[in-house]
Amino acid sequence: MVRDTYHHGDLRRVLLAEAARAIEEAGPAALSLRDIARRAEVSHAAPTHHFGDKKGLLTALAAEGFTGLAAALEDSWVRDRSRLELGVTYVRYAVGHRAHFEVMFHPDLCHATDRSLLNARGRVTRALHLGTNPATDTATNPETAGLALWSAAHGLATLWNGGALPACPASPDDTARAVMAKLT
Amino acid sequence: MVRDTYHHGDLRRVLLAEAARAIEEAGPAALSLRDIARRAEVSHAAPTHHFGDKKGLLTALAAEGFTGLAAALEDSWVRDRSRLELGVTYVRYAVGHRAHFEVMFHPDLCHATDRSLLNARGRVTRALHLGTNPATDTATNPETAGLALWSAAHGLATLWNGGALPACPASPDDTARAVMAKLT
DNA sequence: TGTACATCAGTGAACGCGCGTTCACTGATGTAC
DNA sequence: TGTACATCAGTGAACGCGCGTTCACTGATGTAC
Repeated sequence: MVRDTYHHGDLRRVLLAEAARAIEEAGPAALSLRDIARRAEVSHAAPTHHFGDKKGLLTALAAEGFTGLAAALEDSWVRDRSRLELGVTYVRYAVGHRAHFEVMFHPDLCHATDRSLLNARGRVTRALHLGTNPATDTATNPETAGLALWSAAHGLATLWNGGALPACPASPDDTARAVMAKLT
Repeated sequence: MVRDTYHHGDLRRVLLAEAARAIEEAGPAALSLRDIARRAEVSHAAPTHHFGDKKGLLTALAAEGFTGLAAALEDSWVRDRSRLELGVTYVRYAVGHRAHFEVMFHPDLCHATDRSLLNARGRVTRALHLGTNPATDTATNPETAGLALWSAAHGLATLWNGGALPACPASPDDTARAVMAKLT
C-alpha cells in the first residue's frame, strides 16, 4: 500500500480509469477485477465494494463513455452546426477513448437494463440526429440520414481502433472528414 | 460419447461450427475450449490437437470468415456490378455470420501474423475496391471511395449485430440499401 | 490377399493458476446532542 | 468542545470453480511390400 490513509478518497474514479487502461492494453476479454485492483493498489475485494460485480464495473464504464460521447457531439453541434463535423467528432471520441468505445457497444459485457446506461445511450442517439429536421426533410427520411452518419462514423472508428486499415497515413480527423464528405 | 467410431471424421469443421454457435450465444469473451469440446461431444483435449491452442482456433475461425466474406463480395460484384450492392452484401454476410464477424475484427483474439488469416483479409480489402478505377477516378480518390463504403457497411453491420439500433423494423438488406444510397 | 508398421486422431488423468465472490473484520469519517 | 454512535470504505483470508495446457496412452487408418 502506497497510500498513507486507509481511505483512498477517489477510488471509484481510479478503478474506472485503470479498467480503461487495462482494456486498451489487452481487450475486454482479458479484464479481471483483481488486475484492476492491483493496478489501483488496493485489495482485490475493493472493486466489488464499489460496483457490486464485474459487469457492474463495465456498465459504469460504458455509461461514462456514452455520457462523454453525447457531450462531445452536443458541443460539436453548437460549435459548428455541421453534420460532417458531427461525424468527425464521433470518430475522434472513439479513437481517443478506445476502451470506453469497446465496452459501449458490447452489451454482453454490461448489465443491459441499467438505467443510467440506457439514458446516456439515448442521449447519444438523439445527438446523432441534430441537424436532421423531420418537418423539412420530408424527401429524405431523417432516420436514414441519422443512421447513415452513425454507420459511417461508427464503422470508420471501429476499423481504425481494430487496426484493420492497411497502413493509413492520415490522421483520424482527416480520414473521417474525407469519409464523411462522401455522404449526401 | 455418442459416436460409434473412435475417429470423429470431421471434427475440425464441427469444432469451428460449435465455436461460432458459442460466440453467438455469449460473445467471444465467454468462449472456452472445454465448452466447445463439450458441445462437440469429444474430450476436452481434442480441440488443442487440431488448433494448437485457443488463439489458434479463433484464428482459424477468423480466416474462415474472411474467406467467406471475400467470396460473397466477389460473387456480388460479378452478379450486379454495383457498389451499392457490394455494401449490402457486406452487411448481409456480417449479420448472417455474427460470430465470424466478431472474431475477424478483434486481432487481440487471434494469432495476428497467421499467413492464411492475412491472405484472406487482403482478399476482402481488394474486393471492397472492385468498381473503383484508379485510372479513371482521378477526381475522387479510389482509396477514399473504398474506405467510405467499407466504413458505412461495417458500421451498420456492427451496430446491427450489437443490438444498438433502437427498434429497427426493416430487414438488414433494406436498411443497408437505404444507408448505402446516401453514399456518393 | 495378408501382414507389418508408421502415422494420425482422440482420450482421460493430472497440473497449477487466476478468477469472482463471500465474509467477518477494522480503520476512518461524519453526525447528533 | 467533547463524546457516543452509526455509517461508510477498504482489508485479507478463504471458498470453490473452470480454465488451458501437458502427457503418456490407445484406437483407428493408411501404406509398403
